[in-house]
Amino acid sequence: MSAAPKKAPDKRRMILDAAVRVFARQGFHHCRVSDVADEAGVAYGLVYHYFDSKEEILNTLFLERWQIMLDAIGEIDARDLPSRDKLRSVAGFIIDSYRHDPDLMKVIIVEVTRAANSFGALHLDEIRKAYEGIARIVESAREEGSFKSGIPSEFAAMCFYGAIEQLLTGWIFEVLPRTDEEFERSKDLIVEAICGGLENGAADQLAASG
Amino acid sequence: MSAAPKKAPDKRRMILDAAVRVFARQGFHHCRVSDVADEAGVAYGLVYHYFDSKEEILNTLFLERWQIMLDAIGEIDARDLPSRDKLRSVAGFIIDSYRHDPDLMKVIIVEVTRAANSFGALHLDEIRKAYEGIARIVESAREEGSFKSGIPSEFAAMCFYGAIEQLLTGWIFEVLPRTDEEFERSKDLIVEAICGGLENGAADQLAASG
DNA sequence: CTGCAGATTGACTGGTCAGTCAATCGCTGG
DNA sequence: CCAGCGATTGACTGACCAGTCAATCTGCAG
Repeated sequence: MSAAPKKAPDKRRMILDAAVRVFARQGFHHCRVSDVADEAGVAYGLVYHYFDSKEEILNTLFLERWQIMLDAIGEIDARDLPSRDKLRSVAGFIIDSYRHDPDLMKVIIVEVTRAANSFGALHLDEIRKAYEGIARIVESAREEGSFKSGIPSEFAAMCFYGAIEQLLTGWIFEVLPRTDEEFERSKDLIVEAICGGLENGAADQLAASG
Repeated sequence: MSAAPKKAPDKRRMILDAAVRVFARQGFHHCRVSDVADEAGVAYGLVYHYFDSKEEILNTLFLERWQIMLDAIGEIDARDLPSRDKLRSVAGFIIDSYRHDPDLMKVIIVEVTRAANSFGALHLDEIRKAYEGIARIVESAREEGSFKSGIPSEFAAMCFYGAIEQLLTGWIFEVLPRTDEEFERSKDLIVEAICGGLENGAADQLAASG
């Protein structure tokens, strides 16, 4: 599927980078291939020299970035850390990914992850791998007894991932403030909310009412 | 905007019901207006007699159902119940909505809620109202001291809603089993996971390791 | 200098559909 | 029985755009 030719990897990259900007700005369905070509400063036809279809551009962007995230999750799981810290690292990685390249993350979340129906099963499998990576972290926490045994690890992973995706979605659609403080604070809040729960323990509850 | 005429409300309803089935099966973007007309057993042009555009059909379906959910959340909040039970009722209502009419919920989640970019700000406001309803439940729990004060209620609501949406998404795309037992079990699990947290308290932890 | 191969160009084609509209239907009240 | 009006029909139009392709360019190897 359109392997990168020996020379001139520049133009291919320029097209991908332009596509990120255009997809983020106009949405995948509401932009023309010519918009991407114009943004890249390249002739229309060249896009089809490097990619088989508009959709392949999106697939490429998604797979490239998603693999980085899957690798990061695996690497974090391999560290010798308490489970809560591992989850905090995963949340931190994803949030930093958004902070570092909001357009790319917007495209991945909005056009792929949250639009899984449009592109069918191809991406569902990839997305599931992220669940599984998180579930593996939860699973070892359950085995060592620090996490509840009553909540299946796949279910827990789903809650964790769902909360993060919702958070990113809030930033993407500007219903949540996007400041460095918020990004940092959210890393802790999400872990505290999901791992620690919303409820007070009995002791805290007394303290709060006293 | 195309108010229902005095007589013959049947056909209008038939078109809406057909649209649910077609949108769920083929996706909003990948179906033709003629598909909806055919499914409804109605001439193409009649669709435009009752609706201004394809998109208005989707808007109508969404707003109709979303309002029911907003009302339910408000009604649940007004009950005299512990906060956890209120959240359990909200989760139960949403999950039962899916169980009762999976096609409609699929359309709402996949084509509207998870595709907020395509349709712009109109629906973002409606979606935010659901957050706010949930946040109000959390807020009173914080005030009475049963929920942590360190997690803002809007943030908590986002986690809760995100987890539920992820759960529905799993059912919609058939990555999670759809049985009555699973539906019931999930109502409890989601509340236990989000309110109680994934971590064991110290006592449970001892019990688990012993 | 020549010729090949891959890079680059952009005009063009083919197919798709949302939305329009003029014609017909069928009820209802006079 | 007729006139009038909303309901209903479906052929048609206009716009849009993904993807094709033949022509041109560029750089390098022989």
